[in-house]
Amino acid sequence: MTTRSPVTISDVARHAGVSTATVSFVLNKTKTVTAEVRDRVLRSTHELGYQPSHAARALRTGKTATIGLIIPDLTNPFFPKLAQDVEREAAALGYAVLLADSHDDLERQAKAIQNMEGKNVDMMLVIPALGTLSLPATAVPLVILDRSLPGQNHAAQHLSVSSDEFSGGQQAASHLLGLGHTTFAVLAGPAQAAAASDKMLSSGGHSRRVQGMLSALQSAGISQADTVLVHSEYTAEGGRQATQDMLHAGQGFTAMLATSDTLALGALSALQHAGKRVPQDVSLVGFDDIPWAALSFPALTTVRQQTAELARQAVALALSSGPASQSTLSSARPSLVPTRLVVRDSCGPAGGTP
Amino acid sequence: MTTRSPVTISDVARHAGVSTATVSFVLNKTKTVTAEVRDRVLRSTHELGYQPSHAARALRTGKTATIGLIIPDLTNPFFPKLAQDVEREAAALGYAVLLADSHDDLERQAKAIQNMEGKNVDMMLVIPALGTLSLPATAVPLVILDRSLPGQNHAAQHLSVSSDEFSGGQQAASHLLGLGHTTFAVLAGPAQAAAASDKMLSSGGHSRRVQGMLSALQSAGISQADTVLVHSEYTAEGGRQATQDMLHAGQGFTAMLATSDTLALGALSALQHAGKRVPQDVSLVGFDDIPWAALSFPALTTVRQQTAELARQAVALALSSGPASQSTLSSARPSLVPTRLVVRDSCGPAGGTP
DNA sequence: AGATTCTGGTTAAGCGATTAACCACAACGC
DNA sequence: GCGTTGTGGTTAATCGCTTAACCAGAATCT
Repeated sequence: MTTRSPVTISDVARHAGVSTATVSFVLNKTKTVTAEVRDRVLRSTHELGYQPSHAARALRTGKTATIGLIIPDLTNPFFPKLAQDVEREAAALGYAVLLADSHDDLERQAKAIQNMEGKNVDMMLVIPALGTLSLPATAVPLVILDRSLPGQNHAAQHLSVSSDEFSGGQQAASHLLGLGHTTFAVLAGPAQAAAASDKMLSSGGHSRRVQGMLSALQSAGISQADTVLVHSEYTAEGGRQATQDMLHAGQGFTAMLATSDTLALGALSALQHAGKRVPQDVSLVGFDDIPWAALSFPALTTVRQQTAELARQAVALALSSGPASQSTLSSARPSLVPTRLVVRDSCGPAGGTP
Repeated sequence: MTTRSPVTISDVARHAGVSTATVSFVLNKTKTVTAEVRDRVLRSTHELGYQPSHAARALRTGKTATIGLIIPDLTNPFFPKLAQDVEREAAALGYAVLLADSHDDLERQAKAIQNMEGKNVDMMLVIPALGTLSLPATAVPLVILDRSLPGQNHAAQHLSVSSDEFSGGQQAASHLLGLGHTTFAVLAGPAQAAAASDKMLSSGGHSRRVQGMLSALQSAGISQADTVLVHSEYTAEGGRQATQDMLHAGQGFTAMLATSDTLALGALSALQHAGKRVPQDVSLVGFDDIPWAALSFPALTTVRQQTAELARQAVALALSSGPASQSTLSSARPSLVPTRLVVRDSCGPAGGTP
């Protein structure tokens, strides 16, 4: 029936015997109109298969009902989950999602941001590429999602929402401590970018997740000598490699803390190839709770990030923060979403069952 | 420096002492201009931090430099991979990607298509939701990606590009046959939508992947009685459940063919929980070659889909198919991208090593 | 030399919506 | 009866570009 849509608002107006202004009013409910006229307009709308021109509307109003989402790597299974939740949330609110993958590359990320701002998105959600020190000021609200920027705490340029990673790290470590473990390996992911923000220095350059883990270990009186910490790429392959290296180096530990599930699953693979039994010989906990975590063998105990909640808060925050000055915004402090430990089968008591 | 961009083309024109038309000409290289003037314009452009208004341009030209991508489920790890490749390809050509997740729901899918057409995307790539019988005619080129529609062959309404799934299925089966296996289980994914297109009937209602597999088995003289076929959701959990059921039912088989890696990995989990060794007790081959396939234990032998090539062809096809009538297009036949068997560790000779 | 074509620019007409300003007419207050 | 206030609608300006139409002056042709 309706093949294309070269039908404009004035076609509708003519067909309904009113002015274009009236049509606009009824379509946007922006001014009262008699029921009789409204019906006539709506009927014409349907009969002609009218579809408002997005471009025209955008030009006139400056709004596009589109939100930009920049993701570091769609191949890392945590992000599609988050992207899905963002998209669902956005769709529910009538927004479309413009997606870019920065491939964890700063240049691509910068280009994507500029590109999206050029396309007039109403707001942007960006999960910063690794090594991002700061993001440019933008005309539209920009909220930093999931990953936090170094030194962001006392000089928040942008809004941000992420999981409470410090406490998540604590949860993971506490669980293993509770099982009686005393020797640990920490798979820390990539070493942070070289930049030495004061915040970074005071934390020894560790991510909040690692900080949380180490903090818990320290509180439990675990000596530094009894925990080995290695860096690697944020991929399963990286985790596998790093774990393999540790095993070959003859490191002794009965519990592993990984800062992501991908790392943990890589580690799992390495352990199994090396003949180690999980959890009998070594216990393992991950971070994120990606879909696969539940399906590995053994199923992975991990710290769940509530992606749906992250998504919800992120778009709500961006939405509420009008085009007005964001810096003026009182609640410029990062929102933290709690994490939750999900216990499955990859952890056992220290000194397992032979 | 450049905070926002309320700077329009006429600001630039004024600053450079020329008309807006001239500015437009140099920016789009659409008419020759003296070098001297061009430089002046470009300099003004930079000094003022001018950024063309996407909305205005879109309104005027009808093009948006945006491509719509509709995906059935970002949680299925094959799709993010494909999405990533599409995005990369699009970005390289100067296009942005508008993403929607249909959640394998026909209604959402329809809404997304309409929405995107309303937003004036220049073309759409859609991976149809399960159960899609046909897609609406659109004003813009629409290419069906990865999954094919039933009965599409002799009445192609839309362009399409997908892997050569039939031959991929053959590859998988042949590999196992070559190892001497004679009893098979086929994890077939969800049963196709009820609709009985002629094509479907003649194929026994099986997907092309399954058709390929069965065809190879039949050619090898494997009796129907020696192969069991089950349906399940297209998820790891579905695969796990289905496999568990088969084992409990006491089905005898030494080789499993899964129509996706997620299914295969689910099956792997079920096998391991049941105490079966892979590949000694049962051999397993997947389909897709998702990133995880290489990292399971044992690493999964699988049929690789060349997502980058799929993405490349899809956008090229959509791009080449002008707004001109698509049906007129001579090459309306689906493009098939070859698959490749990737041999890893999940298959062994029949009658394995005890 | 006069007619014709190039060349490098300008003017102005839209693209399809939104919305401020205006207006006719009815109802209302006193 | 006459300002005032409401109600429901129209007129026209505008958003920021692109591009057809036009034009002056220089070059080329015959």
